[in-house]
Amino acid sequence: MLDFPAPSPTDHRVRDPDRPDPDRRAADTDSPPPARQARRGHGSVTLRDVALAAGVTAITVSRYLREPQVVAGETAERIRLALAETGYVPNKQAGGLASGVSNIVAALLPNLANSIFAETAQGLSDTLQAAGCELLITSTGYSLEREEEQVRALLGWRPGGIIVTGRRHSPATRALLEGARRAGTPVIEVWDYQAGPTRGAARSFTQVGFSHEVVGRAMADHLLQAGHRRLAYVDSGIAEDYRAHERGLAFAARAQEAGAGVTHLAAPKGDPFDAGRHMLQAMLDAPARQRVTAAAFANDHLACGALLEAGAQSVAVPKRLALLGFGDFSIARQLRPSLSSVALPRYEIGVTAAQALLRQRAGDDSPGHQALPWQLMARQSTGGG
Amino acid sequence: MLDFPAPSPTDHRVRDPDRPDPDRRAADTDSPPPARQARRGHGSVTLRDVALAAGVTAITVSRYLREPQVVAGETAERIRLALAETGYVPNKQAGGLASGVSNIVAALLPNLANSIFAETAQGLSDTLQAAGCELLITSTGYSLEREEEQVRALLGWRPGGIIVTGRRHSPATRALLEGARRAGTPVIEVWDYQAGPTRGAARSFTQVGFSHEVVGRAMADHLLQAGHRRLAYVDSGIAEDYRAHERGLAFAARAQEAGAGVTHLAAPKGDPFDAGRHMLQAMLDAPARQRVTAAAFANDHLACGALLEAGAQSVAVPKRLALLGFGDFSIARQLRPSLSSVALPRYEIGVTAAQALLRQRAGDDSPGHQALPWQLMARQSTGGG
DNA sequence: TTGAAAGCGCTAACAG
DNA sequence: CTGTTAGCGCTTTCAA
Repeated sequence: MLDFPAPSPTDHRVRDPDRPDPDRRAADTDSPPPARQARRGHGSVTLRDVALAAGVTAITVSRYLREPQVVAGETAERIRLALAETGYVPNKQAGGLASGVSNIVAALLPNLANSIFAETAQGLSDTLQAAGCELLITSTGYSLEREEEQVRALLGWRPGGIIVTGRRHSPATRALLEGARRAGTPVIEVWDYQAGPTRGAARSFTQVGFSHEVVGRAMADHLLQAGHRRLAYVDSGIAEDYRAHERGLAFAARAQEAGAGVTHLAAPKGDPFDAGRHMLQAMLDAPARQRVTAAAFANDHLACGALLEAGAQSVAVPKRLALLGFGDFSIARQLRPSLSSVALPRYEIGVTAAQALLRQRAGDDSPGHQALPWQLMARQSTGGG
Repeated sequence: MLDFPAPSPTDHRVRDPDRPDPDRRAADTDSPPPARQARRGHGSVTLRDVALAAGVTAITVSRYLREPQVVAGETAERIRLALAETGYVPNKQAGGLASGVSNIVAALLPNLANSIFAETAQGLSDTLQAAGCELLITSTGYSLEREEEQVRALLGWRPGGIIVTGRRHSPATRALLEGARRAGTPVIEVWDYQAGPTRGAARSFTQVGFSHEVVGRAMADHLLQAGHRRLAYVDSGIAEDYRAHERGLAFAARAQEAGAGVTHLAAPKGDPFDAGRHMLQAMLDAPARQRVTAAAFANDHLACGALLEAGAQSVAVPKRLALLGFGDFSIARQLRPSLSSVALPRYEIGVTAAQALLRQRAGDDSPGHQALPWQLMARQSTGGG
């Protein structure tokens, strides 16, 4: 970080000739003035510079910036001018250090490129920016170790709030987050909505999302209601995506409750469309007694791959095989047959989490958990629409 | 921002009983001790607390944290213990203020949800995180006014580098960025690679991207080489996306050079697949003498919409109408006919920009411009693959 | 309505 | 190898 000079058109820097001279200060004491090299500023325009140009002191400029109505009209006018003249940009590090308040919000998401989390990031960004907050964002790659490391680093900025993904964290992460929350920093968990990390435990932090267990069951229900008795759940290739696994487990549990057969498959890594194509092939190639009539997928890309491959191989969808996605990406309703899927509040999770955070920052200490609505979109690939 | 207590399991806060008492300090002078209320800390564990627990002074702990090899083995051991005991988390605001160096990198992108910029964000994040930097990200919504506002706000954090999108900025933004750069802060422009904002002008900041003019011409060339003489360019619905417009202008210029006819169309706002479908319809409905035989699109979503609508209406692609996208989203090669498109270094732009920034931060003051490779993927929709 | 003094938590500079 | 001193640029507290 280097400081920068005034960006004003005329670019005449206002330097303070009165800046206290450390040697002179030292002379106030009884000891002889040591010939120390004074530390100089980092070169940027400071409040003092503006104050000097306006003929007031720094604190008055500071006040004008924070509560303009307290400053007298004529003084305010001079400060306004000085501000423009010097091109002052307030140093937020100094401000945060002095006041103990920062407008930085830290967000940890598994991935920024994935359209699911990208839209959440957009929702966070839109809402926080409107409230004058800045977004410090990291991607954990679904790793709890990286999450821990990043939480630790981000806390160094003393953020005004923290947003993490999901309810599962390492013990150390949990301790750090709990410490932060005890000290009054809002902590929000997004993309999940369920009692604590272990079944039955209470919620630790504010949750904004939905229950993957409930969605998983609903996905099974949808296929069961269409009369299917031999189901498959195709999990994503990401081993650490516990939410996809939870949906799969709930899906299987519901199917078994209903006396239907369930196969659990795991998609290979790599391009998810290709993985979906591959999984369709695998289901077609399965021995007759393992053959399924309906498959649910961990995401729409996998499901679309399967749908396209089915088209290429003239496998009748949903007649021979019904397909159900998750995420309702915009491609889902464009294909023929159209893909049934679960529409998610991707963007809304970001907006709602940011709002909850801002509310808590403003002093509201209600838990603020929010179960957000999702919707199973029944389309042609499962015999609907 | 509120500070947080030690997150150590035992959570025994180490508070400094020796913390200098301001009243006692005042007593050193000749004036009578004023009964001022001392300002208290913000409640977090500080370097002093750790130092006290380790039986050293703050500066030694600070040194241990920054250059451990300078500290004696036995002292280091005690500090290590004290660090763990207190659960110290360094205050980066204080550190940045004191040292004038910050590991924050600010990035301004038009949009975080758009898969193009989302992947760039991921590239930035991956590379900067590996280098110990933090990413402060904002979305401008393609607005130069918002960009200006955000640059101003972000500079308040005295970032170690700034990444902006494109080479067009408001004059005030430009002045701010130039001030920052003069002071040694790297400024990188991504997603463009062209001489200055006005034709012929020199580049102002380091550019990492590609020339949209060259790509636009290449898109026209591809269609011309396939024998098309009546072309269309379908621009995006985003009025402020000057890069899409530049591609369109270059596309038209190249077509006209070759004596071919060109129509410029603008897609409506809203779902880009639907917009693409709508534009296909518009082209089919055009009067015979305006009928085109090939269309290039501002992005793959528009092109896919058109491709799917063509399929639905049994319009032969590429026989009756060739279609060419931009972006090479993964769906492009999945559809039948597969969509020709321009593959872009979406992720690489982020990685390369971050590397350039880190290099400049480390003192390399070469311009560091980087033209990144793109590739026209000739597939079935234009008679290839 | 404005100012003086002190301090936020840390690091640079120098001394030992 | 460790400590002392001063100061980064701002805000809080109190006084006028």
